[in-house]
Amino acid sequence: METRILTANDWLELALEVLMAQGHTALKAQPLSKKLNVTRGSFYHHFDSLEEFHRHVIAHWSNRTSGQVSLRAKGIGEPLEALTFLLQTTLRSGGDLERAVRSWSTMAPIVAEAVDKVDRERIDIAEKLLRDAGVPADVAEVRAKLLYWAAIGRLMLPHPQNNVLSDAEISDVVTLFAQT
Amino acid sequence: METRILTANDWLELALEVLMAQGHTALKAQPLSKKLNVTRGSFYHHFDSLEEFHRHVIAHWSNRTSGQVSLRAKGIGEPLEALTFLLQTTLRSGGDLERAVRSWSTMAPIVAEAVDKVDRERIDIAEKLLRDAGVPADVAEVRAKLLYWAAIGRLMLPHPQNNVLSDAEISDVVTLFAQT
DNA sequence: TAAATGCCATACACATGTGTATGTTGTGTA
DNA sequence: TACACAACATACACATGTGTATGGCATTTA
Repeated sequence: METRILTANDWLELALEVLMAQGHTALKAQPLSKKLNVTRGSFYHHFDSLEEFHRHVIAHWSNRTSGQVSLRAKGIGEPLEALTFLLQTTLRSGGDLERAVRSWSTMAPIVAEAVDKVDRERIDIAEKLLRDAGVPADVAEVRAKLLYWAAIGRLMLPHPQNNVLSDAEISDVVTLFAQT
Repeated sequence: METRILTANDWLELALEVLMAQGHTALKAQPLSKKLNVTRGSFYHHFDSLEEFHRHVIAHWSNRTSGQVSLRAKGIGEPLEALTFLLQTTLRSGGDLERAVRSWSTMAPIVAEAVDKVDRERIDIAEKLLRDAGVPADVAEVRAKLLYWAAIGRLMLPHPQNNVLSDAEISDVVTLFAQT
């Protein structure tokens, strides 16, 4: 039949798209069902409740987010080059999903937990890169935090696209932060 | 009579408290009315609709937020001391209201406008302080943005209180950013 | 091929929210 | 003191959402 059969994963994939485009308030059974051209019967077949669904959604996000950064940094020998590369990608993307999840986290403790975990992970990566570049451990910790906070803070601006740093500017920042 | 009479401003004051404590999704006529021990009749007497109310709320926030930073920086002669002072206060506060408004801004264009305006204002202040400290104009612009983004980004963490910089650390940051 | 099971539709009971129309009460003001 | 008006109550129509109970219909599975 051409009428596809849905799996729980299909709902989660849709959830991430909707989350990105319309925020967490749009993660409701009724509207999502319409987007998939089914009734809520399908939703409540795959998930016991909205709350349980939300838990799955955030877990889904964690899974495909966790490890992403370190994966992109692999294959670059020089720590400063790796750091520059990470900044280039994170200080330029729109980050709609990241913004939506972080916004959601301010109202849902479960989401906050997941975000916190991802945060620590990424800060650790930046910190390690700075240490590998010769920055003393204690200083590297503060600078890594600052860099990461800045990346996140930029994404939380109303128009991140209007605040994109050039290659030269990013290079200057890296040089400044890599100072001993 | 002991039954106080409400003004539109009373509703707006409550709105900011509720916004801070429960986020923008709690800014609805029915729940707010209960908190003031009146019916929605009062709400719709002071405001035409929810949307109009929201516009007033964000305007209210703008009014008491705009100029706050520059006001706190007044009276400090040395630019670097002023910058340090600003960082000490902003890099330590919980910032519940700031976080709530910024979270709200991701879903409401009117709010995004107001936030954007405040952002520009505060970045300009930091930039000016850096220039006054001897940092070249073009570099000062990027560094001011980075500092501000970091301040905002930290507030958007799940637990900002767990990420407070010490006096020494802030001092180091200022020294680093004030470099020529 | 009979039975179980996965996927979904339908229908109902309930909750919470918005607007609007209209009534009520107190308080200045002419 | 009669009236106008501000502040609020009440009641209604409507919309949108959650859960749950039940049944239909394919597709494995025994």
